[in-house]
Amino acid sequence: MSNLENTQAQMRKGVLEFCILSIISRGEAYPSDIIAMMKEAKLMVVEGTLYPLLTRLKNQGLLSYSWKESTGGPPRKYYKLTPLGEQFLNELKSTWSELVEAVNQTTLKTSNNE
Amino acid sequence: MSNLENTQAQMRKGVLEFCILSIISRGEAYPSDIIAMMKEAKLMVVEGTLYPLLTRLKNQGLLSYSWKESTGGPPRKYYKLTPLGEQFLNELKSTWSELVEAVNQTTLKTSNNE
DNA sequence: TTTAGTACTATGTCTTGCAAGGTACTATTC
DNA sequence: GAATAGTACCTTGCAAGACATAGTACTAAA
Repeated sequence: MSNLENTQAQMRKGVLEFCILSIISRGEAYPSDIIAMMKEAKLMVVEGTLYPLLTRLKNQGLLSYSWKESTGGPPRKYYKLTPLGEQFLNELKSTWSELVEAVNQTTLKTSNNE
Repeated sequence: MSNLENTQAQMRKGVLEFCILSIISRGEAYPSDIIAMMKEAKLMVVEGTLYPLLTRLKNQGLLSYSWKESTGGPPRKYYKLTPLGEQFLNELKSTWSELVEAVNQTTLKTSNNE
């Protein structure tokens, strides 16, 4: 993996959890849904990343799930946010705004140090 | 460390390299300069993170440095971007714009999946 | 009863942020 | 000129997490 791809991947990682929580907040979703929506937003995520992440969020009490039958194939785990998860997501929204602000400050600011 | 703090830290990590390169692109800087400017932008970074990071970027050919005397205290390593580093930074700027776009797509989009 | 498709799970590796501890240089104070 | 304080740079070890890979289980069709 090149330096560039690596650094780009780092950036994506940082917002992964936030984006996944955001997607689930739009309505119950199961992993394949989430992968598809993330892909649509140009934020690739793979099974090996997503499943452990969902389990972690569930263990933190931010998500809950319920099994639902599917038409053909095994049943699916549909995830939704808990009240705690909603609150958590709101805080992340603020954090994201502040981060964008902070990054802009480092990138846009003209030189004033000499 | 709480879940929230942890996730917030994750977000910051993702843009660390980008911000540090941006700061250096504004003019030569040595580590304590960088720490101060990052702090000003609300992006805390500590020595144990910064030194290895700068060394890594230097080894990738994105940064170069020159020693300069200081008035009192040991000499300082002033870093600046190489031509390759400039190019790299430009690519990261695009990546950042696309990421902001992508995150907005997951957070702002209204539910359309039911 | 195979084969294919879908869905969930587990394991190992690699990168990287960060805490903690260390070295070296300069200036000041006694 | 020895001791102390301040500044700057460097290294080591640990922990978290993304991701590749491989595996299990359920359903439906051939």
